[in-house]
Amino acid sequence: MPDKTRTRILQAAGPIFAKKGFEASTVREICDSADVNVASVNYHFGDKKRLYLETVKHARDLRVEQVPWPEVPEHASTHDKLCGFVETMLTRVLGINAEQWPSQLMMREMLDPTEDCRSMVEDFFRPRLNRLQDILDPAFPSGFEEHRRQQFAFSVMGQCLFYRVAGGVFDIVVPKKQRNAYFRIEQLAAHITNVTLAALGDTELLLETQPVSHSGKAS
Amino acid sequence: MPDKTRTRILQAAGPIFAKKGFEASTVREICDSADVNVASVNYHFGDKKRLYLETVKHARDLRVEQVPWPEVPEHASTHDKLCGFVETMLTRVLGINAEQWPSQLMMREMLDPTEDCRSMVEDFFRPRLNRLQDILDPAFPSGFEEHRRQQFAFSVMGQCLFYRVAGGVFDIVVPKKQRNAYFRIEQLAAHITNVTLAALGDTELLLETQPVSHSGKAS
DNA sequence: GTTGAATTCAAACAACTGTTTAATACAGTC
DNA sequence: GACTGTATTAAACAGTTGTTTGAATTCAAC
Repeated sequence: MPDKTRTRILQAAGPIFAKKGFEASTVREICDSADVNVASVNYHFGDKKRLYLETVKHARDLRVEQVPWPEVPEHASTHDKLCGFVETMLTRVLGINAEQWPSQLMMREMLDPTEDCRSMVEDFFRPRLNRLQDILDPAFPSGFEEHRRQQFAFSVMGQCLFYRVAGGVFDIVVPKKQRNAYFRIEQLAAHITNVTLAALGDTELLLETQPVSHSGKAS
Repeated sequence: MPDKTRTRILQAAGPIFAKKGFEASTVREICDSADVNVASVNYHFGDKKRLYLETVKHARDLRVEQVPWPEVPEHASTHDKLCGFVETMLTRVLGINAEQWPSQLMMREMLDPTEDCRSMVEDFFRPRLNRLQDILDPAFPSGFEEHRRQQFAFSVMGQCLFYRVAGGVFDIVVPKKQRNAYFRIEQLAAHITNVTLAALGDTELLLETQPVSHSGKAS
């Protein structure tokens, strides 16, 4: 183990950066938590910024390996595929069966991306989005416009992300007892899946929904 | 005008806190931007924390007065009411026709609430949620369970919030030209409204969607 | 114009920030 | 043993942080 302290720092930095953000976290706090000398950060990572970057990378890698995609047969129904996707998404986002700092950190980056992390955030989300698009594809009427497909994908994502983004409000608005009874991941996944597919089922509605541009005027 | 500098500080603090968060913003930066002395913050607000609190309050007040609810007649259709709600919500969240720092700041507070702001965040969101519930109410089948109603409200909220939360990713994934053409607020509002109401129209689906509890086991 | 309180200001404060330094410890090789 | 490159350490670095000070200024009321 050539760099035990390096990984110790990385592991300590994760939760701290996730909880307090880049600026509010101090290298001393991280080093204390990792039980290493203050200078170690600069020795092993160059500077704080580069440590942060490595931590984000680490978070990205962790999240996918901790909660892999479900194994649904290729020929499964769109409903089952979508439900599996949403369930995985929710699990990752809410960090069940795994530490929740990775998704916390990525969410932070998503809200206001660090300049050097933009590409990382992109290749963090793009695959998910593509996978979702592939799942939804057979459910769209033929000739369905590209941007309408994207809107549906964003709707699914939005519904999933809500429970982390508004987690603070959510916890207040719906009391713990109800949360455990009615807002478990499988239940939310079923709800989101049904909302989405029900909307897609109503094809005739789909084809006339988009309002014509008001020619940009706000009047 | 007894405290011109006080309001100057408040106005300068808004965008800065919104953009960089509490810790990353410095009182010197704020005072420079407001063109006042460094000591002014402590004189007028006591300390940085209290300035931050006042700023969040200010943001909350600004956002509702800048983008008021639309005037839809009491007897309008659920569709029209919901569409108006979503449109207002999106406008506020994306900060069109108004500075976008207030919603940015509130969103930041939502993601990880400052201890002293929790109640503020709550009475910032609760009215919106109630209004949404009232709009959706007539669309629910009678006897529809409370938590199912909440799930639908959260679905609407989630879809609205997405475009701010994932704004960074969104901007990358869908190029500007397409955004201006196909992702304008009226269009997104129509989409979200239709997705939600389509799902609610399919009553028979509604009543059997909720999976039975696995008795809490994760197996 | 004088008084007296409210406000502004430059300067300083101690505490903390990320980073550097130079000395030390520890392996493995000759 | 001495030599080598890597890794760790305590101490110090210069710069910034939020906050305080005490004198200067403003300004309305008399």
